[in-house]
Amino acid sequence: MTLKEIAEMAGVSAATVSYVLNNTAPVSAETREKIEKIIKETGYRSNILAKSLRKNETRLIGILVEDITVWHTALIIDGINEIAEAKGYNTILYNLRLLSKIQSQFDHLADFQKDIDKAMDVMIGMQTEGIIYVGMHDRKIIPAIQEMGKPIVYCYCYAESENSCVRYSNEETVYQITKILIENGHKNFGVINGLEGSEPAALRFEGFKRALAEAGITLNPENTACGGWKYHGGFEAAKKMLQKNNFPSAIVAMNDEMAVGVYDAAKEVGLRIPEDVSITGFDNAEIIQHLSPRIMTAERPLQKMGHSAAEILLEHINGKIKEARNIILPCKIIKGDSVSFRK
Amino acid sequence: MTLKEIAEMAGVSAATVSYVLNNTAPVSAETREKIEKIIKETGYRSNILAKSLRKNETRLIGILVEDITVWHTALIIDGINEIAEAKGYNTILYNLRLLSKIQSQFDHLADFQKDIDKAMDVMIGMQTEGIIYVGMHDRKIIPAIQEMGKPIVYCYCYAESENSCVRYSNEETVYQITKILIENGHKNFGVINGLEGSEPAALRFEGFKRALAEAGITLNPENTACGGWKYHGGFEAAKKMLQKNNFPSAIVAMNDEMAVGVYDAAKEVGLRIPEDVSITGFDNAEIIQHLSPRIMTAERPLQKMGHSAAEILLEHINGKIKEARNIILPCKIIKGDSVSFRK
DNA sequence: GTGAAAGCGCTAACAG
DNA sequence: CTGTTAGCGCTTTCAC
Repeated sequence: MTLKEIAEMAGVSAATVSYVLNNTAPVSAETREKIEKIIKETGYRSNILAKSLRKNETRLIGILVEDITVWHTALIIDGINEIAEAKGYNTILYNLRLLSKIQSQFDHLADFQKDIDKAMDVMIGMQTEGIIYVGMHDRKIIPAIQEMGKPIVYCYCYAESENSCVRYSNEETVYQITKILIENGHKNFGVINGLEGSEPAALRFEGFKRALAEAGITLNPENTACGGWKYHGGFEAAKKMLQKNNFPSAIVAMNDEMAVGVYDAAKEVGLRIPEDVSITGFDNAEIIQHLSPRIMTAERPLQKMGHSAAEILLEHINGKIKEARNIILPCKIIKGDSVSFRK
Repeated sequence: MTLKEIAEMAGVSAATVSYVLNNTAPVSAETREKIEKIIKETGYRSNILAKSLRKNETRLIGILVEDITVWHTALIIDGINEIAEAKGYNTILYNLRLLSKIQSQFDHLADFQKDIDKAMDVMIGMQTEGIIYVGMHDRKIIPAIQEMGKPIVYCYCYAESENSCVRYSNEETVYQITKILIENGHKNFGVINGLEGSEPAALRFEGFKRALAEAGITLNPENTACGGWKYHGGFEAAKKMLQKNNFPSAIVAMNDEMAVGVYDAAKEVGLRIPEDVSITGFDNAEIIQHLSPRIMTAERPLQKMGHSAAEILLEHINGKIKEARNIILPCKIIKGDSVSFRK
């Protein structure tokens, strides 16, 4: 069913049907009703491809995600969708599926570039008015996306300085958590870092050190360990720390998965949480939802990052902003019951 | 940059450029090279909108999801993407965002219909060749999607009998789990059901009863409870059962969240898992990844459901199958260490 | 108020 | 091997 056919059925010209459809010229009530009736009866829906082609405007934004199965991706997409829907934009999703490909393929880089090219064929070919790139890790993206004359916003990662990006605060969040521990009288700290070489791990550790430095507290090097983001890393590291006589009164784990390991280590060593040892995490992950006592952790503003990315992209598209924005959104601290007051 | 411009730069006709681009007619090596060089230099990408319009073929399939933030949705999308990518189809995602809307709005049905209509405007308007509808619960969808002359496949839900659908096996899976318990000598069962009125809950319970009936085991009505899919439901129900003198030797929880509640109840009552009581779950959810001992559970074949839905849709599109398919995929039983041998 | 006509970027006969 | 031409479904001057 095409606009032309509707016009024929109504005995009017295609132009008139278009006027009715888009309210783009005055039409007599009589013809309008006749046309609207036919449209309803036939279930006609205008061909967006043709319309976009003709108008040279698609109101389409592309969402290019590295891997949709990584937990945060879906929430960011949801946030983007919310803004796009509100502003009358449609979205097209391209899922690079990096996770499964990295596992199964050998020469990552060449294949990655090939996939990006394919994605860009679709994104540009579909005439998207801009692109949001959602990373699977928070890191610097190699500039695999060549310039395309259309705005691009990076989310949960960043790239060249000319591109806007939206991230969450690692440093400040751990700084705040650590400060809360200090305010509760803790002086003897243990810390379990994330994977070596990971940027968020480094940033989170920075925040931790800043809070300690500000309070003039020194860290016993024996009480700092790398848990590699994993449960067992947290478990083993905490066990070592907690078996000592002067075990730390508070252990800051840089994510929840490691923090659960710390919980189990404390139980195994026979220490109570939070009476004997206070524990904090990061992420507000599914895994801690029924941990007892509830752990102090931080929730990443994932949906909000989607909102922000979409809003900035639309402002770029509409020419409201020209220069790149670098947005760092705060996390929400969740207090829990895993921190005790000392002295 | 358009095909016509490329043609002008190369001093040939638009047709020739099209021939090169699509390998649709023999072109002399000389002109081909010249054109390819210009394409590479200019970074030209063909306008998919124009191409699709002209060819009356989009190779686009629509993915209509009720809510992308519901855990299983992303994995199903990923599965669909994998097949689509392999077969040279692009996908467009429409996220109804039902979850947040149901929470914040009053008259669900009217708004739901409005949203579906909007989604169909996009899906049909973009000339998708077929649609996969991904539910947020496994249930019968009210037929809000009017016929559109294009194939539609339901995934993680079902609709009218004329439509294909892809689901996973609830009944058979719990039957198998229960049978394993019976084979391990268990006779005194406790069961914690999901939400009342939920279809998967009913089906899972059916499977449980079938295994018991087959073995001639009767269920003590005191040992059957509804946990409403939630941790606390599982916890409270299990506590009651386990405090009795003749407490069940095995508790079948119909999902993992409730099973974690059962774990905690057993600990509180002072029973060991699996020596005193065996426990099973369902879903292989994130929440149980570090439970000790590892729980026997079942993993839903989410990515495979995506594969299957995409494959069936493409067969419908290509006319290979005409009648509706009703696919029930098996779950994978994960043995764990939460079941002991009795007698 | 309404219609005729041109054209968005591309492909596909058909000629040559 | 290459070009001419028509047209996919729609919008938009510009007339009337």
